[in-house]
Order: sequence, then structure tokens, then C-alpha cells
Amino acid sequence: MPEILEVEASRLLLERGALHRTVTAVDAPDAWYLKRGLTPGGLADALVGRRFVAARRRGKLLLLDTSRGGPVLGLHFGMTGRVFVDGRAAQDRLLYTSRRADPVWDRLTLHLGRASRMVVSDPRRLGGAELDPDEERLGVDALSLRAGDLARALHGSRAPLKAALLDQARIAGLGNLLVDEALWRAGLDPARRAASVDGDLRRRLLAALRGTLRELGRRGGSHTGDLMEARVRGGRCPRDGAALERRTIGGRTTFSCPAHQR
DNA sequence: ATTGTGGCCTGCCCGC
DNA sequence: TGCGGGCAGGCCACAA
Repeated sequence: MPEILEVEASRLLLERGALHRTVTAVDAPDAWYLKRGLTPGGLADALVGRRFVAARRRGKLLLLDTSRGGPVLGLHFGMTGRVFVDGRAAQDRLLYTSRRADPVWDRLTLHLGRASRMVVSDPRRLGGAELDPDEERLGVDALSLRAGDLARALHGSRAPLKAALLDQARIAGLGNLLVDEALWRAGLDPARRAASVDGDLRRRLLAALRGTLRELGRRGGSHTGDLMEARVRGGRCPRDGAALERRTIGGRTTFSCPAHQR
């Protein structure tokens, strides 16, 4: 699933339910889902007989370390991917994908021990699995973002503020909904130049990002923001009632309030 | 190097 | 009820 909060919830699910049991079988019916030359056979060779010893995350990339010096299994979920452990997902509701769980969407199944199964389901096949992903291509994890990190992410960039925040090489984990929510809370125009956000504005943005992550995390996901309900055509700003503006910024559908986001 | 665009996939929802 | 169009929480290759 998409943004950092959902991936973190999935990481916890795997940490509690998928570690320390031997991978006994691998079922990868959709070879297209395997990236960077990985094949179903190669994946089985790499995993069968090993155990997952840690579930890590960097941004939206989920990382499973394996025993006996084996490779790292990297999972990314695109917009519609979810992971299940024994039929249970980290969240029952996922926007923009089906509520159903059709087995034909199971792109990867790992049998753990005698009776457990870990399944990656992804209707749109926009996610994928790989071995030993390049973790360094991702910037600082958004959940541990510090003032200096944000300064570096924005400094000198002529890109729109929103595009800079969505750039996973600068800050890893923020997605479209979280960024729209945080910029709405901070009162910042998503289209303004990233480098123009400095000083007090940058402090305000940092506080909004942290507050958004903390609060929406408690509420249960990226879709629980205060802006979310109004994030439709004809929506009005929940703060001041102004008609929301709908634009494409950074290649993504963007809702913002022309009255209080500057 | 940085930024912008199109495309990848498939399911769902809206309006006719 | 059926159908086409538009849309979608991500990311990558490519162009300018």
C-alpha cells in the first residue's frame, strides 16, 4: 500500500507475524512482479530454507533481512499492493483498490513454517519485489525527519514545493495525500518554489509534516486527513470554506486552498 | 543535474 | 443493466 504510514503498519505486521520461521516454499506466479532480473526460481533459491530475521523500512520500501547471510527481500507496493499474513492485513481498507481479495491478485506467496502464509496482493501490479534493493537511492525516512534534513531537501531546488516533498531521493515516504494534507495544514502553496520555503516557513512546514504523520498515524492511515473529505471536485476548504483549487503539480492531482495556502 | 511528461497496469465509479 | 471515460495513495524511463 501506498504511503509511509501504511507501509509502516505492514512492517509491524510482518515483524510480529513473519519473522523467525523458515521459508518452506515460494509461489511467484507473476514473473513480471519480480524486478531487476529476479526470476521465480531465483527467488525460491534465495529464500527457501532461510528465515526472515528483521522487518525494516525506508520510506515506502519494505525490507526483510534473511538468515545465514542471505539477501534482503525488498517489497514495494505501488498504489494498490497489500501484504497479508495468514489472511490478515495491516489495514482492512485501502483506497483506490478493490475491497475484495481476489486470489488472482496474489503476486507473491511465501509459505512460512508449516502453517503460515505471507501473501502480497496487488490488483494493479504497480508494486514489485526484488533482492538486495538499493536502499541508498532513497532519502531520509520521513518518520525521522529533522530540521536539517528538510533544509537539505528544499535548498536550491527550483521545483515546486510539492514535487520536492514527493521526491523519494530527498525525503522517503511521503505520498500524494500526506503532502497535500501537510501543505494544507502549513498554509503553503504546493506550487511555490521549494527553495523559497525558508526560516519560519520551513519550521512551520516541518511541524506540519510531523503533526500530519503523528496524527494520521494514530487515526489509521494516510486517508484520514482533515483535507481528505474535501479532496474532490467542487470541494471546499474545511478551514475557511473557500473553493479548493484542483491542479496537477509534480505530476499528481493536487488540492489546495487558494485562500490560506500561500 | 534537475525537472517535467508519459506510460505502466487494472479496477471502480460516474454519467449516459 | 451496460458501456465508455476518467480517475486512482507510485514509480521508472526518457526528454528537454
